[in-house]
Amino acid sequence: MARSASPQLTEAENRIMSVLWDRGEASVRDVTDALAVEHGLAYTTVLTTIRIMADKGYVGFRKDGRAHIYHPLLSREGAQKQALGSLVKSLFGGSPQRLAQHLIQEEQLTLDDIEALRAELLKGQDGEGEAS
Amino acid sequence: MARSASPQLTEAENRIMSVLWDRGEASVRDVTDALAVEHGLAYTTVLTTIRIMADKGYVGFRKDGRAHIYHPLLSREGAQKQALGSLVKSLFGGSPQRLAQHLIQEEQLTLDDIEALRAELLKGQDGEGEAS
DNA sequence: CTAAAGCTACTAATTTGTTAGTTGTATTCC
DNA sequence: GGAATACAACTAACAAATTAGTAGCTTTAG
Repeated sequence: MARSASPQLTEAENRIMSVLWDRGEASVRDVTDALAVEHGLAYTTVLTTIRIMADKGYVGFRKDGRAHIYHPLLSREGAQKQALGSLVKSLFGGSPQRLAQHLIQEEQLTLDDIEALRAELLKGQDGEGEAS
Repeated sequence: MARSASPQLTEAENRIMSVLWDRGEASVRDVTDALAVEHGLAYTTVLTTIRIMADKGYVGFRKDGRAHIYHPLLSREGAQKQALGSLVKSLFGGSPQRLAQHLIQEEQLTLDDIEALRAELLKGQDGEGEAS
């Protein structure tokens, strides 16, 4: 027996999705060029990966002449939620609070950041709690 | 060319590390039994995985009679930091603030949580900024 | 002392991910 | 219309992860 498929975006998939999220849609050529700076992958490599992603339902495409123009079917927010959820589950005992605490202890969030988040949360509550 | 080794803890590795983190140290039998409830893996499966982890330097062991008693060489905090860092980098544009914002939008952090974190941060600052 | 039990080491099979080459087809340029 | 170009499809190859079986050694129980 071997492992079963993971629902997580892989590293290579993530790179490609990021381009699609930024641009809305892109051809294989576009993606290859966009990733060339940091990674320098072959056109066929990107093509293969993106076709697998289409099989998985992560991306869709439309035909534009001979080229396929791909677009994300999974939102950035959805991917963030998915990845964050599984991280919280596996490493933080399912507690988002513990994750936030960790961020602060690592000094990646300052008091100012917290104040800003708090202010925004308060502002958001005013408009929603009373209306509707 | 194929992919190169990932520095990330894998799912199976995570499961085993969690047991070691909880107990401090454990034999293969201990780990197998601890994971039996949720996963039901064979003894040899756990053994193989943990030996690979020893090769990677994630765990060490001492001999106790015929058995090896394993202990973590990577701290839970270190693994959390590593995983969180790469997640922030790949999905949140390197911004921990954006991650925190996401947590709040997903309603996984409440105003009370934020207040608590803020209070703790303020308390911590009092004892550190002035002394030393 | 012999047999059973338990442990590690070695081996193996399968899946997934990652990278990239070759082939075939269609379009465009002259 | 023929050659060059560009694209997708198919194929390949290998590393890594995951699961588990077999063999061999050591210790302990009768």
